[in-house]
Amino acid sequence: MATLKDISRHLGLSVTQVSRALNGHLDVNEDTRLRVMDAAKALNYHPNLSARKLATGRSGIVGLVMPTQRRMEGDSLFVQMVAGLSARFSKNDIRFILHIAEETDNLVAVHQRLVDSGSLDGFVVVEPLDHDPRIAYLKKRGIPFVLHGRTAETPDFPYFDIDNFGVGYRLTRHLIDHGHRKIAFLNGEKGRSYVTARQMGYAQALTESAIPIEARLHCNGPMAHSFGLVQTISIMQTANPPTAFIAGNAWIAKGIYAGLQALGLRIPQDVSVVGHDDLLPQAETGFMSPPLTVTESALHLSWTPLADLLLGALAGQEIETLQKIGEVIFQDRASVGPALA
Amino acid sequence: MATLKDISRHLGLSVTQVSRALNGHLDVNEDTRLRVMDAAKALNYHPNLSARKLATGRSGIVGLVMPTQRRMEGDSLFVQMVAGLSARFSKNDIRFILHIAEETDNLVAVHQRLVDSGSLDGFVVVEPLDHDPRIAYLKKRGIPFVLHGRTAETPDFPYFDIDNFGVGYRLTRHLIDHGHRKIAFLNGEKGRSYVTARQMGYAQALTESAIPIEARLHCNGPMAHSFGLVQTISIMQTANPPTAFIAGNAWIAKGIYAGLQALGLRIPQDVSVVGHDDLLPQAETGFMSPPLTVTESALHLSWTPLADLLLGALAGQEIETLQKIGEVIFQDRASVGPALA
DNA sequence: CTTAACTCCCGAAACGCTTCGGATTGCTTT
DNA sequence: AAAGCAATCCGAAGCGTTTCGGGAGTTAAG
Repeated sequence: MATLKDISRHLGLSVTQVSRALNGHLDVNEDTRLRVMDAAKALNYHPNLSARKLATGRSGIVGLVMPTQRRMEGDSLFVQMVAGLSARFSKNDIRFILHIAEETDNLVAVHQRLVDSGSLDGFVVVEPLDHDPRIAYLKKRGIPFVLHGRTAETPDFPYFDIDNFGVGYRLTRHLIDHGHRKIAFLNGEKGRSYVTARQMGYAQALTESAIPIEARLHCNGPMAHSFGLVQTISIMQTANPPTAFIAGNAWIAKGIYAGLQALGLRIPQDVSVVGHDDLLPQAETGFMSPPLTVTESALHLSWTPLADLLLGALAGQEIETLQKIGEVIFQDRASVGPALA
Repeated sequence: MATLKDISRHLGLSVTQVSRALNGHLDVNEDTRLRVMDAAKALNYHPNLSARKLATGRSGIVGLVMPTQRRMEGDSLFVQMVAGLSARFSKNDIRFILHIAEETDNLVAVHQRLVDSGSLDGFVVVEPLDHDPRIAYLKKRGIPFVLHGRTAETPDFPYFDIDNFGVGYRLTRHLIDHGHRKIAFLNGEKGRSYVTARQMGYAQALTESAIPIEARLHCNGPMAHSFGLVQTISIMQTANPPTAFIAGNAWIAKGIYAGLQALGLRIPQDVSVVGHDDLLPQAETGFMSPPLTVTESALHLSWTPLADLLLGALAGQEIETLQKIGEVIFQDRASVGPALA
């Protein structure tokens, strides 16, 4: 492989000047810069990232570490996320690597190893928990990162999120406005910060209307069709069944639809349903029957801002400019009716 | 971060000796080795991979580059593969990175950039094509890699594969033995080397029994339920429909089952079906009705050997020891009957 | 007692890059 | 004519690691 030295020899310049030319410094003649560029191309020069890292302390690589887990439906979502992030970073000549951690691994330790060995400049961290140790660690070490979501703590770091409290609140409010008082919420995995935030919005709306919060009506579980189906059936067969459901996402909503259908219940005549729609591929809530009333926010539009925010953090921009909230809109469709007596 | 120099100062040793102690060289006193080890742990020392790469030329990182593409069903398979490879490599202190290439990217160029920038020592390459330019490139540059599959050319490089010719041959032979002469083959994507190999096995079996090969009976397409369904229906409605089907994998087989059912045809009374089963999760061919007769080979068992072979290649082992064939067994079940007149 | 062979250790160079602190040239100011 | 300045350039040091070629000191062989 061609090195700076090769180019310098070939051109009768110093290594220093070649380096500066290539990196766009201003104390190099426009003419020689061109010659250097040409030579670099001709000799098929590519900077050695390890050497650069050693000299500058920056590797030009950012990463994402994911725990392995069986998810199935979530997998294609995951692949899209990785693809989206990767595409954005590579546009900025930053390499993006995905590290799959084994389930037994301590996630913090994995990040630590990655940083200590000097391989990574920054991280994208996704699916934050309520009190996430990864965030605590990265903050303590002063390592740049961007979070997809927010934690319960006041965020003093870059993040991209949507108003999940608002999602829970609006969905619940909408049902209350239609007269529902027994509202079940099939939420996501317990501990995830967006799940908690939605639950709080739900609780707030209920409290505002002086509706007692019943623990049995709020369930945590995987964002999957099967969870929606099973919970719907089991909860509808209790003594005092709900008159409405809130679904954490489109898959759960479909499970709820399937469950209600199996029980011979009609939507919205017998039971109302609303949910949050991430606009996942192959899960159009508008084509469900009846079309689902949802809060809507395109998950696939978050990868680009997420990458940009990390890039900004690496460039040392102000924290305040690195915190973004994605838009959520309310789609009133046909899955909500008045509550039965 | 602690460096070798820190340890050496702390212990009154030379950097050289510390390095040698840590790397298990033999000209270092057992006692001092222990002291070095302890100090390293105490100071939380982690070797800087960039520096090591610069000195040794090896980065300790291998990679896999995947083109983005919509696959959906294939996604969870993909995630499993990445997880499997990653787990194996990290056991050997080799980092594994996944690079997602944009569709517009030239795959060879991506590999090239990765090597030229000195970031990767070797590659896993999957889904080889009949004449794969990636392989040509890596061979030319002498870069270690391992292939999942084989190309048409005589392989003089490490690979892990199954006997795909045999898969095509045995499945076809089995149907012929039951009197079938018009056998449709819903194979995978055209150009993939395993697809081609299976097609050749199919052709060979037909030729041996003096059965003419009809192009209309062999279809290429994605390994998906929808492909099986659509092709089955369309091919069964032609003038001279087949009496038996071969499915490229379990998803296609399920599509075939669905198609035949929709047409009111019974398996195996009216039409026989066989297929290849990769033992994908959630696609148990033994629980289909009727249970599908298959050649069977666990795809999930290939990630470990694949990783091991690349590790071997990096360690400079002989090519001959780095070529492995996975086992395929024949499961005779209930989806094949005699051909109708 | 000399020589050889071990055992354990170290200095220095090298990998490819960036960057600090000058050095050189030719012009413009006073 | 001396001093100042801008425009270009370069040498050398340093990032953290490995490794080559030796160099003591100790022990065994002659």
